Amino acid sequence: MSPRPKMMTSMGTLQPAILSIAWKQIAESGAAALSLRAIARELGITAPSIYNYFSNRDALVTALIVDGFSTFGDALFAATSALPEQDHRQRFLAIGLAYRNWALAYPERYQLIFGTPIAGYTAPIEMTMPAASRSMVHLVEVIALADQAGNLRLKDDVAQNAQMQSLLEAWKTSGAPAVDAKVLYLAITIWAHVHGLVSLEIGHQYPLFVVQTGELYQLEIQRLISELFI
Amino acid sequence: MSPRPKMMTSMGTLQPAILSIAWKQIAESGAAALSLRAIARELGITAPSIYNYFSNRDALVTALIVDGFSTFGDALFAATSALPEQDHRQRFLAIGLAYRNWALAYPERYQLIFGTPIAGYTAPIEMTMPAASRSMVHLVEVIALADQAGNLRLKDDVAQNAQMQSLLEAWKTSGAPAVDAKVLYLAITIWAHVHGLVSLEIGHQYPLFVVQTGELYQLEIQRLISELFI
DNA sequence: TGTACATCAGTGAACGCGCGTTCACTGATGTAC
DNA sequence: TGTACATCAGTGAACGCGCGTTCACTGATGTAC
Repeated sequence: MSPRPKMMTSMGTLQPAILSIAWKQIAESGAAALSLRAIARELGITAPSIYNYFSNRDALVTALIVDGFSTFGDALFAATSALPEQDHRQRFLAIGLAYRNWALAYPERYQLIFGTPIAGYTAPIEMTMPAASRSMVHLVEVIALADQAGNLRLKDDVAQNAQMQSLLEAWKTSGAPAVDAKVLYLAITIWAHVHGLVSLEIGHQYPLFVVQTGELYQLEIQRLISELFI
Repeated sequence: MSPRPKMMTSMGTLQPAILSIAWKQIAESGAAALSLRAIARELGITAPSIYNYFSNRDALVTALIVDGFSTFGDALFAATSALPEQDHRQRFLAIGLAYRNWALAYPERYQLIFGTPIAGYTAPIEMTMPAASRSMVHLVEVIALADQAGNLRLKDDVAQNAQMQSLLEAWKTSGAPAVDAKVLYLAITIWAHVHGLVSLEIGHQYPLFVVQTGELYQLEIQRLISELFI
């Protein structure tokens, strides 16, 4: 019961190195090909040694997912941190562009956290959910602030729908900060919209003649803004 | 040079059976786990026998992708075939709902053709492009018809953008039927929007509190319709 | 109608490969006295 | 300061596995004459 004093080892842990090489190999060969032996090889250690840091392959994948969500959330927060709180349009635009920029910079991470799940692996939601929520919470915040300032163009027919009410109930009981139902609804559908644009682009699934993907995206975000804000 | 008479074998070919078991196994274990040996096992033949029908694993994957696109395209066409050509809203709604229904009915096919690509495999576009184009062409047609009938709500600022002009040029040179630039733009962005909603749903990536996904989707399609049509 | 032949789908053995995971171990490092 | 001991990250051999692909083959079927 009494806590024993911890051993301090002067050698650094290999855990960050394992994660970083894992990201590198995922970028090269895709998430499904992730291999403990390949990571160990590139790290210059033997494969069983990895078991000192992760109890098995799934635990490594989970750590990668949490890491991915967390980096992604950081990028979205960073995008708005320097912007005035009252400029809702600019903050929304910044988040939108940061979303795509991050996905283009780290397509393999984006696909690991938002793409087709790895076969035979299911993420333990109690581990991934908190990190996953962060980015959504940020978008919700920006929209909620705009709503409080009276800057949102509201669609009453949508706001009074039964679906919206149940959304709101579920959100409240999940312990998240109180927010208007339409804000939640907007956040989710905007997120899905943006995810569609981005995932088609990084999956190279746009029709071949769509070449200026960056401008297409920016145009769509601008369109979202003029629909959304007064 | 002179064509030799073809041998007629009374035995049917195993090719459809191979594809159908492949789909079944992809549904169970994911596309990345697709294995010639596992297919042969379930079919009750030996693995090398599959090489009589597909020159290697990649050829089978390509055939699956083409098959997937083709079934998907069929479903979209079927959804509107019985609807009056003039009822653009109804036709649009039907395509939208059919899109999600197909994806929910065959999530593994949807993920194979639109999801994260299989590691180490790149589809030969000369084989997959024609099938992939069909569904897009159908959506373009519905929007183009509505446009010709003067039923589209136009955003002139969007229609005159430089991006739109280059889109149009590329589309024309690809040999597709002539169509207005804004029709193309709308088709692509609507597709991306819908893809985002659907892929989040079948990937189980909606936040936990989104429960009535069907109603959420229908609401979004309705919202698209009222934005799009006069 | 009967026989010799060509076709070709499916067989079974074998290949080399990389994988996750286990196990007993070693050897450097820090700790207790 | 010196010695005996505990810790524990990393080792190396081994396991059983399923995979894609090759190869020479066999045996049923249809064809030519």
